[in-house]
Amino acid sequence: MNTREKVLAAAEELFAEQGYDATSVQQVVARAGVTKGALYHYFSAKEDLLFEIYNSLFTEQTAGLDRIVAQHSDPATTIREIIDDLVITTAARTRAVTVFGREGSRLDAQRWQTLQAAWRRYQDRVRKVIREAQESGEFSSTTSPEVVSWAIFGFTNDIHTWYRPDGPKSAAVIAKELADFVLNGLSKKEDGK
Amino acid sequence: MNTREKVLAAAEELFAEQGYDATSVQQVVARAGVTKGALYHYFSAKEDLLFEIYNSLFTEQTAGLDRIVAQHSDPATTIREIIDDLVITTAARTRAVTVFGREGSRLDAQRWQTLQAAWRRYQDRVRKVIREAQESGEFSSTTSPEVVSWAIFGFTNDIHTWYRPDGPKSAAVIAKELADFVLNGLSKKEDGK
DNA sequence: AAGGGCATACCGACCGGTCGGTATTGACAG
DNA sequence: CTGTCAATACCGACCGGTCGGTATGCCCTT
Repeated sequence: MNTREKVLAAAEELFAEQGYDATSVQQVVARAGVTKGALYHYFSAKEDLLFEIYNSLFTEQTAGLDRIVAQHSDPATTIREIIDDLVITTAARTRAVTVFGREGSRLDAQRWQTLQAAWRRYQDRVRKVIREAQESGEFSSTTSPEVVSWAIFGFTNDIHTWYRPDGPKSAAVIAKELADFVLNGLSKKEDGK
Repeated sequence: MNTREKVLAAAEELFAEQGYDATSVQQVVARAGVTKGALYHYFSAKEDLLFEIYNSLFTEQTAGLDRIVAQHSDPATTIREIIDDLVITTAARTRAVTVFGREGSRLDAQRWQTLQAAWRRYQDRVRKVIREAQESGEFSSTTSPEVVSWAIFGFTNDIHTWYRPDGPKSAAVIAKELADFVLNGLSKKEDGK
């Protein structure tokens, strides 16, 4: 682990524990075992740490969505794979999600808006998949794609508050349960009641 | 609006806009139109503001749950009413939810743990309702009460990021859509497929 | 005259960021 | 193989400024 990586890891831990503002650059360098000079050799501002921490996760998740959509599977499979990927990658990086969810808005306006826009695009793509599934006639249209997607994203955005890697359920199992629930929620009733 | 209320309102606005740490006590008193002396006359620390802001909402929501459970309605009705109440009260106080979700953990250990415990108790009561619904045989047990509840709470915890009072859908409509979705997700399929 | 309800001036701690300097490395000339 | 030199990586004392909180005292109501 080189200096840059040590700094980033220490920053992610401390930001998650105490918050961005409440963490001083001194604390970061102390935990990383480097000096302030070293930190400012690699980063031009404290804010850069915040950006780097989240950007890596978001890039990964976007790539996952690209991969899944490119397969052109049937709607149910696609939705299942999206939920799987989201839950698993989020559970693997809970600290980054904690930090960004809490303090993402403290980035400078430019970066914040860029990330916000990218995230909105991600959401829109998921909603499009849901809408197309409903329009195919195979699924119920009772619930709007917006509300369904908010249930999914709300779930994943909150994972960091309750998921523990050593808990009784693995991320994969949780993902399957959520996918079952969402697909059942979208399904039509056979008796049309 | 008396001094105390003006301070609390200003603090809620500023904390939601900029974050707790990033907001100085000076800014709070400036927006409230009072002085620092006045603020410290009513509150003994900045942290008290954070606590007061969230505590009022949480107390209200707990009272709502008490009321609903006391009615002993059938499971579907109870679940629907819980979701209704949660969505509507949360939508009405989005700023408080923003602030607390982001910075609740900055309270001193005592208060934080108290609120955390109270919130966990709230969640457990909701899960109990779901479990009883499943055990009655009327609903599917495919998805665990935990995952269902996390979908609900994830949804409500995230409302503040997208809900706008002047948006196309009222909180009541959103609540109905979510309740429909959750109840459908919990339902059994008639063909047993 | 007493005390609640403030106003104002101020304090010590701490913060993000800077800057002059040093240690280490590696390419290249002789 | 060795000496030179520049680039990279890092050090840590320091600075201007801000922050949460306090001390003191005035006013105005009762």
